[in-house]
Amino acid sequence: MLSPSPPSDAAGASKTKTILNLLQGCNSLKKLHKIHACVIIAGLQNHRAISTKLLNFCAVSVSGCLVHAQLLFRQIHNPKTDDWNSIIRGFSRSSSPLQSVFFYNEMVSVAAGCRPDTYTFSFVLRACERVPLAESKRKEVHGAIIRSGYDRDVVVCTNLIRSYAGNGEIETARKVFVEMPLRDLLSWNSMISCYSQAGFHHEALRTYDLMRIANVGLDGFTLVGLLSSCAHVGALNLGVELHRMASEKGLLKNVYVGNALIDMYAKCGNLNAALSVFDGMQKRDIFTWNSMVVGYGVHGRGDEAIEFFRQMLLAGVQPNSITFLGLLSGCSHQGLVEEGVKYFNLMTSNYNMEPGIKHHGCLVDLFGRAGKLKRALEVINTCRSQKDPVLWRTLLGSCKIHKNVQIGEIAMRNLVQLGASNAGDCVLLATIYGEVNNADGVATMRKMIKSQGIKTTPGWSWIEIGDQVHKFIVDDKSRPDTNEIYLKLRQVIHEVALLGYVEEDSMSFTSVEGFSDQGCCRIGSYHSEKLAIAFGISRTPQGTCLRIVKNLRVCRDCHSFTKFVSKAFNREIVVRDRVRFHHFKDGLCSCKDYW
DNA sequence: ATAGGGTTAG
Repeated sequence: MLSPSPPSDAAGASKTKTILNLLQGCNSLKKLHKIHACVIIAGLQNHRAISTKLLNFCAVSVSGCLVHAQLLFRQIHNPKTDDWNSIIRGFSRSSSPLQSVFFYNEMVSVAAGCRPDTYTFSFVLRACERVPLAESKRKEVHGAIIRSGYDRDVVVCTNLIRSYAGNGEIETARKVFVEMPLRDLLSWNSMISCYSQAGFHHEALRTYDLMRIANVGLDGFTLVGLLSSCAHVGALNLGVELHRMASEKGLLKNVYVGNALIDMYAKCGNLNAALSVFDGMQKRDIFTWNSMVVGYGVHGRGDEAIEFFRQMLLAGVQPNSITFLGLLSGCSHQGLVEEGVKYFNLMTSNYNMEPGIKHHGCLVDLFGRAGKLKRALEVINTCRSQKDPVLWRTLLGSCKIHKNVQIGEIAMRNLVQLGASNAGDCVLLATIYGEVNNADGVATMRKMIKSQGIKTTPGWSWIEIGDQVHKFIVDDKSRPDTNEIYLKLRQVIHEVALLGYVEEDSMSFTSVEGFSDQGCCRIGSYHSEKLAIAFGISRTPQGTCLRIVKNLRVCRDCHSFTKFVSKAFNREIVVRDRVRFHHFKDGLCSCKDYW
């Protein structure tokens, strides 16, 4: 099909030039409509450069319009790669990315005389990233990329990495990364942030080691991904090093970097450093404030979390649901019951926010921790998400703190009814029974555990020594220096025993084989944090603070052990468990034995 | 002419 040829006289050429200039300076849809009208009046709608430019503007510009773009596209006879790219790109970031994939399909199957280029692939990959269940399409596009030789293109590969990683195929993403012939700063950054976002924090940090060897430098994006991973694994030493580099490179005024630093310091247990970064920030956004509120909250410093909340409002920043989670957890850990209730109610009354399941969980915890178990029960019974096992489990935990058999049994019954009871719940209730010397109850729980089969979350702890993070599991024997660590641990136990530490045996009823969930132990077994502490003491100079991250809650025996160690060895020990921080010093813990 | 990247909770 032949398109009518554009006017070729001098007047026509001048009109064409004028319209192209107008398009160049076009910055709104309204102006675009005017220009489009001029194009039609001048009979230039089939002029190649003009129609391509018009289409591109409509499809890609912020003030464009995809419906309009689609109409323009359909008017183009025999569209070229540029035109396809515009329409594929436009839809790839729209609310209907699937359209983008459809246009790509059409392009490769029916379009004559033009082929996808590196841009086309980048756009369609972006679209695939946002279309659910697009795995096979992504694979197909990947195949086409390889066949056309564009698997050597650094941008296309970076898009592939993001597209795979964003849909859980982190291993394939890694493979693309490793096999691409050239990696620039952006590809390294993408790989690191993909790992970090997917929860592969050690891999993220390891990638940074390789990045240093590759000598590509780093920027704010690198730092943000790495700091987030440092925060998750508690790698404070590396975090401090990254802080130093940020300041050297003048990146501290970057609000993303500042926010990531605050979060890293707070999650590594160093609130003073978090505060000093906060104070030095020129610009603060919702992330900045939330990081402070949540940071103080999880450390059990509710009144300071509240103070940050007040300052945040004064600074004119609107709180969001995360802000309230921080406030509520702070109130809960500090026993500020009425304040907590006040902020919970404030969500709906002042901010028109519907409290989510997590907020209800905080409220249950707030009452339960404070011993107001009936009110906690009421919360669950009156909230719409009473089918959620997490709420009942929270209540059961509170019953353990307050040795309340009656409500503990109610919580357990509900967990069983929901088909959600697990070994950890049985241990919690068994502990309560054990503490009130109810042997029958303990026996029942033991039977239940046996009949259900035990599914436990294996416990692990991380400790950072120098620039390395070391991981330990229960009774870990996997390391080459295992003998040395166990020897040290026995020495440490001996020393703290002299100060009065007694290994807890009140939990002997949990001596079911394989039992380790929720920190309840087999007799003669060593929890991961004990191993990590012994390792830390043997590998760091006198007086160095030990920082440990644990995936489960600290058990009572380990909690008591750590208190004694902090005194006997004159060490500050910061343990971040699944729920909160414990700062051990001089034989005492910041949680006041209340967790 | 048109491309690829970031933080909080869970």
